[in-house]
Amino acid sequence: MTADTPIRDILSAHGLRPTRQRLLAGEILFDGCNKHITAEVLHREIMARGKDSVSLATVYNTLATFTGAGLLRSVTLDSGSVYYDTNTTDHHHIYDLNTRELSDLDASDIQIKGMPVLPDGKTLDRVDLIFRVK
Amino acid sequence: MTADTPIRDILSAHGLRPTRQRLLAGEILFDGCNKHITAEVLHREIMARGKDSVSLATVYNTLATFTGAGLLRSVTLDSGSVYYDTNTTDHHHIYDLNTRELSDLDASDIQIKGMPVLPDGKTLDRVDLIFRVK
DNA sequence: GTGTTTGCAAAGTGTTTGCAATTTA
DNA sequence: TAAATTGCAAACACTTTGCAAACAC
Repeated sequence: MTADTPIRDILSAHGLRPTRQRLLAGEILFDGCNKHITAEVLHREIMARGKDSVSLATVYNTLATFTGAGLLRSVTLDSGSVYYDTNTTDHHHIYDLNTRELSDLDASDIQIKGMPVLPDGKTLDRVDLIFRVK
Repeated sequence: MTADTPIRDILSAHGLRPTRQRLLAGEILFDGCNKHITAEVLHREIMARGKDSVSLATVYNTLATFTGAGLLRSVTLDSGSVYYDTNTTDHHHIYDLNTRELSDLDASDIQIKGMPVLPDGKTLDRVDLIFRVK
């Protein structure tokens, strides 16, 4: 899945039907640039294109669907709203408390030494490392 | 400030007036055991004591005040609700996605190697490291 | 056709706020 | 008695949901 893979193909590769709404969202999300976006902002960007309208509820549902399919990764910060990260590879984040901007940090730059002993029968889902700056 | 420091003294040491509501909240929060508690749960525990009632809004305000004073540290997870951690020393967390239970991880057990280059003029507020298990 | 997805509006969840009454120093 | 704090209810921000209509296969 490279930067110029048609959205249609990305969707079908993940078993998702290429609805008008998902194609519009996909065009913005998977344009080759990593982004951290909230439902509100994605909705605004879709509307700003002026092509067609997509309801906010559908944007929420679409983001959840994409995340479930492994196309996005969600990051929750203090602010209350969820950010969706188009970079699903192993990496960390820097969060600016003042601007509320979230940026990627390559996983190879930072190493976590020592894994905790997980509770019995539990498996690691993922590790979140966030550097909060202000 | 040891485990059996009167709550009254903890409050005054941080410039906080010892109101009935803060004393009640403090008795539960600062009993010597580290805890991760939400506003709802703290409110329920205060009410369960049957001594006196404290409004939920005041519990929210009190938790925010305590956090501002450095008595608590807040941790936000996917669930949407904020956890308040009575352990304000440097440490990390394990979060169980199934039970929604948050536990401490001693900072000495895990080391983060390599600090990111912070954006110009920005200072590090804190580092959050959460191991998500399920 | 059949099951999936959408849009709307309504409900839900967790949190904050305005303001009068109360309490603390 | 002046300033801080509380409680209530209402407002708030973000998200999910129920259900009929529209759509994809």
